Amino acid sequence: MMTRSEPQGPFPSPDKAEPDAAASTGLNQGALDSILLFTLRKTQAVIMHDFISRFDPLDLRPIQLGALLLIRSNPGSRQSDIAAALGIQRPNFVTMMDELDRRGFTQRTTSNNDRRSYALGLTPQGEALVTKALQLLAEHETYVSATLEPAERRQLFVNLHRIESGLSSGGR
Amino acid sequence: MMTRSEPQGPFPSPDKAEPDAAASTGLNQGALDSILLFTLRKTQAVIMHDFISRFDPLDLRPIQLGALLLIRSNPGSRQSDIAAALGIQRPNFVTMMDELDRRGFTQRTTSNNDRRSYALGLTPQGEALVTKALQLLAEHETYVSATLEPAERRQLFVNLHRIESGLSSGGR
DNA sequence: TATTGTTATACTCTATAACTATA
DNA sequence: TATAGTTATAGAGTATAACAATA
Repeated sequence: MMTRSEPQGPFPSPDKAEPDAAASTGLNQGALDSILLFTLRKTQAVIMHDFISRFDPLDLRPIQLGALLLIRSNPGSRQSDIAAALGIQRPNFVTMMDELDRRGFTQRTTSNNDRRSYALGLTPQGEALVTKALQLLAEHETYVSATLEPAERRQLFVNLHRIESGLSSGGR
Repeated sequence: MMTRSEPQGPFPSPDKAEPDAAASTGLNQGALDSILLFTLRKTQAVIMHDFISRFDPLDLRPIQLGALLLIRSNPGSRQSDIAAALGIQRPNFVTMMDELDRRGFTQRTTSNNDRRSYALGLTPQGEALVTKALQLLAEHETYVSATLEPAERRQLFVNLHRIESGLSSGGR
């Protein structure tokens, strides 16, 4: 095994001039595919595409499912905390919560301790939706990782999380 | 070595309830970090942040550098081809080319074969900019991969490219 | 007919300032 | 004074339809 045409790039030399002739356009894309940001971007795009079409029946976008899962794992959290964990701005999360509320998946209970904030939670309908979503999600994850061995997939997560925690802690 | 608290997720079971208590918010983010799309999203965000700040002196956004690198590797290409390789729509690439042209980095030569299309190329100033950019890019790539061994970084690229080519070919 | 570049446009995503009510 | 939620708004990014020139 381990016999593919894998672009790898020496390391800090993101350049190449071989007639890679990849893609459908007949273009040499080699200039980009040893750059991490662009590789992540393209990979994310194809994964997103599968996600969107797979969750279309539930009318759930990725970020919405993210919110529901975080609320379920952290009942009673405040909007600010969920927004921060999702990596979006608080004002933008308000709109999202408005919709999730309107559709009956979440509820904002006024907190007793701090009456400025809400304690977020899932409604029974929200729980039911997440149950369905988790099934779709499992199928999605299996599908997008189909070309990876389980150990390779685990290694991928380890490497991605390592990059992320390495950069978000030490601020250059 | 290999002793970290690495979230890995069994596989198609992206669920967990341990008191992970990660991040600065004290929130259990475990619900998301075994989902590939969200992990890619967060990793991409921190890498993008470094990229943006590092290329600020050149006033170059990632997609613009991507265009310059593709044009350099594929001189004479048409706008449609570069746009497709970048994964953006042709109409949106027109605006981008307008700016790169205006700033003197690229030129659109009317093609002889097909007078509908342009043959794209870098100007000397464009070449000079790319030369500077490649230095910054090398520093950027080294910085964001600092937590990875060279072999781990290569493996990361292999896995990402494998996912992407696996999904973009077989259309579910 | 089909394709290249283009314009116009709309929709989403993202980011910031400023307000209110609480603390 | 500071913080949680909110409103308004502006800027990217992204997507589609339709047109003129050319094939």
